[in-house]
Amino acid sequence: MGEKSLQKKQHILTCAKKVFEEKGFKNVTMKDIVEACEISRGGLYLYFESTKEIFVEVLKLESQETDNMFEEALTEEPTAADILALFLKEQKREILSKKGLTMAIYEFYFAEKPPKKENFLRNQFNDAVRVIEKLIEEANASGEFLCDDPLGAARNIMYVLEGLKISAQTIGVSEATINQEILYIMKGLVADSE
Amino acid sequence: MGEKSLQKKQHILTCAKKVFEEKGFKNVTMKDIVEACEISRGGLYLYFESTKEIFVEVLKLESQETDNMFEEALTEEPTAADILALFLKEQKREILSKKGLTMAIYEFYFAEKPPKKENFLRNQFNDAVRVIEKLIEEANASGEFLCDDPLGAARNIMYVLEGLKISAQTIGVSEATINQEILYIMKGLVADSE
Amino acid sequence: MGEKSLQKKQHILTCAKKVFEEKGFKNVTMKDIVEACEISRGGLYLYFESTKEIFVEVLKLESQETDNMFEEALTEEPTAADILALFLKEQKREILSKKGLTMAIYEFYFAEKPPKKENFLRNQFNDAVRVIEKLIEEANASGEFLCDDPLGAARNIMYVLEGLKISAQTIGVSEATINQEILYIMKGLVADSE
Amino acid sequence: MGEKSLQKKQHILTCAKKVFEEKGFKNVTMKDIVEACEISRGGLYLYFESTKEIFVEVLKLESQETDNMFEEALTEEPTAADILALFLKEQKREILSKKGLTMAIYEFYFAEKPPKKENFLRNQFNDAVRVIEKLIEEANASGEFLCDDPLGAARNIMYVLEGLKISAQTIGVSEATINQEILYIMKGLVADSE
DNA sequence: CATGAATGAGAGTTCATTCAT
DNA sequence: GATGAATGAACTCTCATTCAT
Repeated sequence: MGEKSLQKKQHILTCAKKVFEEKGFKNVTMKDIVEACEISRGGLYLYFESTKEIFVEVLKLESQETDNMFEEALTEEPTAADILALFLKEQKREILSKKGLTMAIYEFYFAEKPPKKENFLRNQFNDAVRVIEKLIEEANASGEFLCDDPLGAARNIMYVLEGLKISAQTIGVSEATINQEILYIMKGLVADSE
Repeated sequence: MGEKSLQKKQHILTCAKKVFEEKGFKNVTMKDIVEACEISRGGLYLYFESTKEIFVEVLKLESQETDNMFEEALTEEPTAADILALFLKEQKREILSKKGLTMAIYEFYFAEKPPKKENFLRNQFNDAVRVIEKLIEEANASGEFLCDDPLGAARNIMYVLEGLKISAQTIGVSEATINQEILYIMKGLVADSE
Repeated sequence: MGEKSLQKKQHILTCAKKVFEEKGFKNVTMKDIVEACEISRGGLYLYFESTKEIFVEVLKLESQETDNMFEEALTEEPTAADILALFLKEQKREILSKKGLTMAIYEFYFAEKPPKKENFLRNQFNDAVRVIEKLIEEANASGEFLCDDPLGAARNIMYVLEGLKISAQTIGVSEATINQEILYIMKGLVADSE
Repeated sequence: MGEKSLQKKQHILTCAKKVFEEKGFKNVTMKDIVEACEISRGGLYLYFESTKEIFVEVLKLESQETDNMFEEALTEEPTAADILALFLKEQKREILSKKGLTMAIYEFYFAEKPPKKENFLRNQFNDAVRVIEKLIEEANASGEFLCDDPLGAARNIMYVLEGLKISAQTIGVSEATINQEILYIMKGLVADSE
């Protein structure tokens, strides 16, 4: 598959992503993607065998982009607390955005249960926990935070974020609600129990 | 609709519930339910128009049963902390149970966005927040807890639970993980920050 | 499946048979049969799952009809030689008929290799060999024939008939050719080698 | 068309033949052949328009090879009976061989009914009849055989062989069965009826 | 009320065939 | 000549939904 093909594959993924954002995962048919890409019915099958396969590729692309975004944002030398704030802000944006892959991702994982090692979402979650733990430790060291259980706090943060994410899709959450929750979390970080 | 009809409706809902537990929401077809109920294809349409309608009824039934269960469990006079513990234990069971409506409920809310007032899940969530808030306040009063933001804590608890619930469906959570999270929460309740 | 359904099944098989006679086995699609029966696309699937299944049923029906035909023709008391002549005449008719299942049957067996025991065609062949053997023996007894290897002759007859049948489909055979072959066979039966 | 082109055509036919042996005629798609030849999709169309056209060429090639084989085997001076025996042995091999064009050939003639003059199979059949007739006459002359209807016998032999060939594809024939049939035929040749 | 046969729309998938490069 | 991406027609199969009985 040559360079041209790669471009087309990109094109398909870009269009498909929009479809997944619009309709989730399960509702999306090969036909939907064909129509979104303005290619032929058979043409799509030259590149992908199923919506599942396409979605996995979309996810990979997405995570690359997220990584890039972070790297760009962190070229200057921020404090640990700055980074955490940036992370939370980004999460807030994601939670509030109507158009996003969140729902599709959840639906995908409902339908497909990949083994733990290959579970993309799981790895992302665990990575995030580790990073947050590190950040809290650094912030503790610099005196910004005062938290005696960085790992527990990191996990708590991630589960709250997950809770907000899913709640945004089901019962709806306002920006105010998210701010409240973030504030509650931060309070727990700066002034530890004793 | 006569008594017989009501019985039949019950029967359909009972069978349908099993199907939803097994297959989620989106994967369930009218055909699936017809087969599970051992009813005629046309017969089902006499009572329900769509899987959506059936699912809403299943949900109502389910919440009644949950309420009943709570009432039974609380006939004796427990302390506020006892009640909270019972609630968390029940949540833990639900999070860990393979067969349950959790996935179906999420899928349903992905597909249907009812207006806030009619959003069943939302009301349940808010009710739970209020009850937990009350319980924390009572436990504060009795000296069991020491928490200066009962509402914030209640909300935090609920979002963590939501986070655990959805994580159980996507990335998997062990019992140990849930215990950790509950412990982390309780720690925050008994020894307040200052 | 009630009586009505059986009638419909019959109807489908009758129409399907015509299609198989027309187009053989492999060329026939479910769509072809649907159109021939003037039923709906989905309707056919209520009764049959595949062209293969339909064809097997058509074959069963066909063999019943053949049996019935023979029984009718043999109500009077014919001599063994008469019966054999009738059989050969029937075979001749079948070989010459443009519209028949012959081609479809061959194509079916090319595509499906049933285990020996369930091989319908094989059983038919072996039955025919046995019957012809019996007939020759009887005709020997009555002095009509003079054949010292009835089983060998029976097999030879059947293979020649198979050869004529397949040749009719590939290289074409005239009535004269068939007559020639039958005559050759009969000559071998009445005046034995020594 | 240059020499290179001829080579390529040869290459295609060689690969295609394997495919036809494997899958018969109807099941073979242009795609199958493209893949077997490791040629480009469009490339195949430069040489051949359809599987049908390819198959016809494969057949021509095949018959040339068969002819060559015979010539080689008959360089010494064998008796007529020897030649007939060789022919029957070769036929036996062909009937028993799992991998061969037999099925494909039949399928091809089911699908295509060439006019008599161009009917390759028909010409082959008639040639064979004539040759066998000649051989029998020679063997009669030399006293090896005693057969008063060489043409009838030749035709009978050919139809039996056809019958065995098709039976091998449908109901299965063992080597013993073929031997029996050949023996039966030979018996008819050496000791004539009277 | 209840049945289940019937309908037809629509999704998935495969390939012969074309055509720009 | 040669390539292989692209097209679109055709086929299989499944269901929501209707309707005569």
